[in-house]
Amino acid sequence: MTVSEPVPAPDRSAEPAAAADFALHAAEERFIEGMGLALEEDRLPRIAGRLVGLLILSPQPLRFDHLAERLRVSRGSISTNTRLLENMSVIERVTRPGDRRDYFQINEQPGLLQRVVDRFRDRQAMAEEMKQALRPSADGTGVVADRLDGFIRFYGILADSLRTVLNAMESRDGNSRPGTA
Amino acid sequence: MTVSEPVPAPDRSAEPAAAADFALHAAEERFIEGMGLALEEDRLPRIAGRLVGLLILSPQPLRFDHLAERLRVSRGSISTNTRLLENMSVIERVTRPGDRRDYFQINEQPGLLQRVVDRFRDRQAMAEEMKQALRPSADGTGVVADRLDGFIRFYGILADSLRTVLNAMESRDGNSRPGTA
DNA sequence: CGGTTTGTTTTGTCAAGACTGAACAAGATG
DNA sequence: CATCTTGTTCAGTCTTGACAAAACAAACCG
Repeated sequence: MTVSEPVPAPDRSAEPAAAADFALHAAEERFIEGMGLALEEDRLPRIAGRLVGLLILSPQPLRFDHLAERLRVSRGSISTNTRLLENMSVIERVTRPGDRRDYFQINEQPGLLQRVVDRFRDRQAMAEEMKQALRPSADGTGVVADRLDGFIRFYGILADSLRTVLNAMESRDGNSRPGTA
Repeated sequence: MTVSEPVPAPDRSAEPAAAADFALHAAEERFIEGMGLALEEDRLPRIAGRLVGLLILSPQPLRFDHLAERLRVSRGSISTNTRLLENMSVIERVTRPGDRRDYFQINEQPGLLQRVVDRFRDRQAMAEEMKQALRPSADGTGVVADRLDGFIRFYGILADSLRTVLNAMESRDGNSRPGTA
């Protein structure tokens, strides 16, 4: 699926929109929608995905109501989905002194990825348990045991390399969080 | 979620069920249901997952109607889902001379896993595209570029190590398919 | 206090997809 | 040919979950 023409926007006439920004804007839209689809594959609501996409592309934290406008969804949906992502620590809610409103930014920490690791580990555990139970009866099940071993090995290696990358990223941007220079 | 008591089975009184088999059977059930849930997370029908689970645990190919009985689902569902898995080359349909019926077995080839790799590559591509579009406007977007880089790197490494494991497994059981000894 | 602003929760609608059961097609077989 | 057998496809039902809109809560402000 690709990103098609947006529904006629309620109103956004007065904007800079320098001719060069045009392509950029299209790309942003595509990215945001793409993230919507991508996270949807991970069993998250599409809006949550779009939220993540939008926040990835934003250098500054974005205001709650800005999110609703920009994504053209109800405040309710923003509330629900920001909270969801917050709990998964994919995004972070930030506040400012003397400002009653909530802002959001993506969390540079693992977040999204941890989720994947966990899923892999779960499957590995499942296969492991099955392998155990298989042990006692040693009749015609050599092949089955092999298969399960393959499974276990696969998910194990996978989860390991995942964690490695995670760690690398974590330590990398643990120090550098520069203000754009 | 865990596997709870099965709905009262239509009939399965006369079975060996040596006291030791008991635990095994429970474990099998758990594994099969677990696979159902797991593949469901990957956007496949639950029945497809159960099918995969069942076939992983079976040393011999299983008959079409056996699948329907064992899983207690309609033949229609078996038909649909076996075909689905067949197209993804997760399972294989095998036939026997002089036997009109269809048998199925899991395919030791990648299959299921290839799917994961593809998904990662897609996401990587998405981020890559966004990074390109970002280039022209170099105003306040240093942070964003960094984030996208992180993304790209992450999925890249991930897909690579995945492919590595896949290749390893593929070459490993390409030769050895012993008959249980 | 009454009225804003800001975010949350709830209620209702809608759409997507899984699954069943029945109708169906295509061979076999008497 | 009538009738099984075996598998496929189709129509209908049911469940799930996303979403919007409205009701709500809690600060804040005058």
